Amino acid sequence: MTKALANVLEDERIELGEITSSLGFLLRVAQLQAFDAFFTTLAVDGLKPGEYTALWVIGLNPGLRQGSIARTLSIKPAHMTKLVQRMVDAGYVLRKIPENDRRSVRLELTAAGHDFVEKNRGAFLSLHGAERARLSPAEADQLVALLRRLVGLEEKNT
Amino acid sequence: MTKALANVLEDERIELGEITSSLGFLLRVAQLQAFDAFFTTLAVDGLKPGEYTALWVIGLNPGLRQGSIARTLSIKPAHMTKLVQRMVDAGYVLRKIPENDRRSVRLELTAAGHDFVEKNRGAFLSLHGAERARLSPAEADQLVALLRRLVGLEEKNT
DNA sequence: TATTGTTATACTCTATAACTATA
DNA sequence: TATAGTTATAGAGTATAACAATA
Repeated sequence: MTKALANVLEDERIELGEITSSLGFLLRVAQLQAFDAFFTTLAVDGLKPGEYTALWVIGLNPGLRQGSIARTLSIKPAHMTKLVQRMVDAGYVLRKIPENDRRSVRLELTAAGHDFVEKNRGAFLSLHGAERARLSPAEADQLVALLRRLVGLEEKNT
Repeated sequence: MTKALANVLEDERIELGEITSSLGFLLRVAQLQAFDAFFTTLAVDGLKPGEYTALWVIGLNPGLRQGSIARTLSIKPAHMTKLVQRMVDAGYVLRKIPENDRRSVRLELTAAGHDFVEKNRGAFLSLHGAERARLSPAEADQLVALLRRLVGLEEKNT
């Protein structure tokens, strides 16, 4: 106990210097915390952030090619194949091979897939609440806006 | 070519909906981009973000216990062992077993380790430049400040 | 008994290339 | 030839538990 306390105290005295102003470092720490929050809140259904996001995007874009979704979410083709297999096995996703290009795979949600997305929608989006505990609502909105710009999701400041 | 172009066009039309306001999603995308920038800029020396950060912290806190550094950087003990082995093999880090507690390992940089950190310091920190291309300097500072607060590195707004 | 770090195992995500089937 | 997706393999990072040495 005393030793454990000593560790914590030592940890707190660790000097980090300028890396605490490094965007890369801050993004990593923030993402680790966000993932923790995700699993704490949603582990119930055994879904992973990337899987839930994929289902979400398939739901919004039914019939889209597997590769398009993979590129948009920065998922590598090899990984995407396995992810889709899991979603198909879970009964959430349907694979359709179009006649005009039988190399490609088009994805859509099953009824169960839609239910799943809908059921977890609130929890997934309300991660905001947990994640933003240390920020005021206005600051949180500002952070989201800045990240969207940083990432290229918005071309110009409105 | 025509097909490849078609893919890009299709990708751009993908609807993402409310996840683009999800902090978790934005943080993941931002971090992927930051890592890309890191490897584009620094791949020269074959260093990885986590390894460079560890060297940096060891340099600022010579003699610190391996476990303390691992906890501070959210590196799991098993992984930390391998990371330290690589750094020792590379000649950047020295392991010292203190007499008063021979279970623990205290780390410090070798001269080569210091040189390495110093040599890549600018490139590592100036990642900012590449990462922040889409933001003005003021906005970038604001983003860093908000992330620091989000992450708990700053208790109160100054 | 508890703690520090190591080893071993397994699983996820990533990286890469070889492969198939289409086009 | 090029493309879409798959398979196979290897690596990094993580999670977990069992372990040795020390306290």
